[in-house]
Amino acid sequence: MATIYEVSKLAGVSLATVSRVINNNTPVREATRVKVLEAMDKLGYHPNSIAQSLASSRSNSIGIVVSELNGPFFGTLLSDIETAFRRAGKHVIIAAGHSDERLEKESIAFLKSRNCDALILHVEAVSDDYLRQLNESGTPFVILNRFVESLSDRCVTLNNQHGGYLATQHLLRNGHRKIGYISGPMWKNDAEQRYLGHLRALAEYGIESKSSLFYEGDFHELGGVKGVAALLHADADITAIVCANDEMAAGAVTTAREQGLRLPDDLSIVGFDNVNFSHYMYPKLTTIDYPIGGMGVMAARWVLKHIYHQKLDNIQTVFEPRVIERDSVHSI
Amino acid sequence: MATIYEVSKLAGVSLATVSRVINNNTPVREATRVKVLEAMDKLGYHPNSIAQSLASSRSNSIGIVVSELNGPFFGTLLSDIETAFRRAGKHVIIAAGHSDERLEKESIAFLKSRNCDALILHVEAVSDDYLRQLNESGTPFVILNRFVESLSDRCVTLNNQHGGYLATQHLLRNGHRKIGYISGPMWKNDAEQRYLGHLRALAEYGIESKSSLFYEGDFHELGGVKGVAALLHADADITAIVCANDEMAAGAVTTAREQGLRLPDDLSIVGFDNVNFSHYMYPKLTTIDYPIGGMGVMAARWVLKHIYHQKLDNIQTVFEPRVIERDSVHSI
DNA sequence: GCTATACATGAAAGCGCTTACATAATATTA
DNA sequence: TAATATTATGTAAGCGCTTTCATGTATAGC
Repeated sequence: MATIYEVSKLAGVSLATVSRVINNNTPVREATRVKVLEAMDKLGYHPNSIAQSLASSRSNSIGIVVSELNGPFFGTLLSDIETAFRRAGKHVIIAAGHSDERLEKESIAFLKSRNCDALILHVEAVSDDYLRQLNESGTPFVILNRFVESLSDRCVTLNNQHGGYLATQHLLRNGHRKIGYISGPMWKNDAEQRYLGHLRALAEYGIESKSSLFYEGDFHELGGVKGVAALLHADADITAIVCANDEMAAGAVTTAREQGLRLPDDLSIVGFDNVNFSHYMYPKLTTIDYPIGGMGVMAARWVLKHIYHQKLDNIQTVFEPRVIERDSVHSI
Repeated sequence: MATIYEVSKLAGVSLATVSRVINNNTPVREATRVKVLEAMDKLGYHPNSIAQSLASSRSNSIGIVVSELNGPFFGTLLSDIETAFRRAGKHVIIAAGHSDERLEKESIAFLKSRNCDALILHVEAVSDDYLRQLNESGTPFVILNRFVESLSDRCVTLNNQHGGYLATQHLLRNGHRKIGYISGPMWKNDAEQRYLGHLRALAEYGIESKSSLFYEGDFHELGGVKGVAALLHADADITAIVCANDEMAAGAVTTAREQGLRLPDDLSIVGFDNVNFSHYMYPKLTTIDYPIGGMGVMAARWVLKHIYHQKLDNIQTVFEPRVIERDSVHSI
């Protein structure tokens, strides 16, 4: 691999000049620039990014922590973030936190040790205090899908409560009154918010919430499976269920059908997230759209703007969900 | 951030000694080691990985190229690869090739410029010759899901042909004789192989293939949608269809149902890949298991063994598919 | 007790860049 | 044309480590 030194020799200029044409940050006479570019070309020279990083204390890498690497939700997120950074010549280093406090901290430590210029965090298990502390520690970061007091300018969030509200409102508008709710783990902020939205919609229609209509699931298929079983067992004349995410909705659909119910005629279901498989389901799932890709891109823009000083504006921090009407809700 | 120099001063030893205890590659007297460790601890020292890389010409990073970052297939792959490397203190840099020759080459160039110690490539559009040439260029790599002559020791592949064979054989054994085939793009090696397997199974049962029973799709939902329409139009008494991947199967299922067919009674369908949403489908999809996660891990092990000289054995390069029986095949 | 051997540590060069700062070349003005 | 302002280029000091080679110290052998 050719080095900058060889280029400088071949072009008959100094190291510094070559560096200047590489970085294009200091004026260089056109004739000189051409000489250098030709030399680089002839030698097939590519700057060594490690050496660049060491000298400039910029790694041009951004660390991402997500809960899981697989799963439709994070796939979309990562894909859009990667595209945004790649375009800017940056690269991402990805780590999985698995919604576990120890693993999330470990992931963050790992990324910091890799000298990331910034982090984008989708973490669920670490405390707000930990994040505030992290903020003091030097490495800048953006938080996805979570609002932390005093770090609000670096939080890119979905209005989860409104999403929960919309899901239930949609059912209400379609005439349902006995509505079950399968929640995510209530210690997760988004799960709590979505449920709160559900309650608000109920309240607006003057319906009181009953504990027999609530089931706390796990955001995974199994939660939907168990949730439907429990809900139907407790109250057989439920006409609709809102599931706090699409994975649970998938489990719910399967189980409800196995129990002999026709969907959506006997039971309407609405999901949350609008992950890519939700329209492979039968019936196609009515759900709440979570613009996760757009939110990832916005996090990337925040980094590009604040860390790499690109002149970007329109940094949006709160995103709004909306109903995606498909076939899993029956009007009564 | 504390540097190695400060640690050495606090511990009262030289830089070199600190480096030795960090890397644990040269004997250091126990008492000295303890002193150094204590100093590191007191300063909250973490080695600067960039400087380590520059000095040792090892970046401890592995580049991965996959076709897409989203999608169930690659999610599983990436997740398992990341876990394997993370455990070894390495990190992965991920780029998407989008099955496009230019983008694939660009991704590879990008990763090489990032000084990756090795690459794991799931590329479809670049030629075998390009890969052979790349092999000369210095950066070692492993190829996933593709067999390249003369690079065979670095190819981790699925026996795609056998998979195609199994899919069709399964249908044949269940009494089907009129079997449609929705293929992936035939220029992709795996698509071709799967189809060859299909033909072999047919031949074993003395059935001749008819062009009206073949449709070349795109490996995406749309291919399944159009494929079913075309196949059913050309030959209404087809009783079963094999789809060369699960995404197309999802499209096929939806479309068949929209055309009024009952599944699996009127039409049996088998997929390929066994991606995670295949059992959210209705009916739950019978498919061919593609052990993609295991293959990713094996690629990681190859790198760990050959590049980082871990003593590992059992590097398996050819994986075997198997039938996952679920509910989308009807016996006649 | 003295030399030979193994083992532990230190000194210093260098990995390939960036970037103050100094200097040289050129343009501007009086 | 000389003095001054501008712009282009060079010099050299790091960035924080690893690693070779040299040196020093403890142990063994005689």
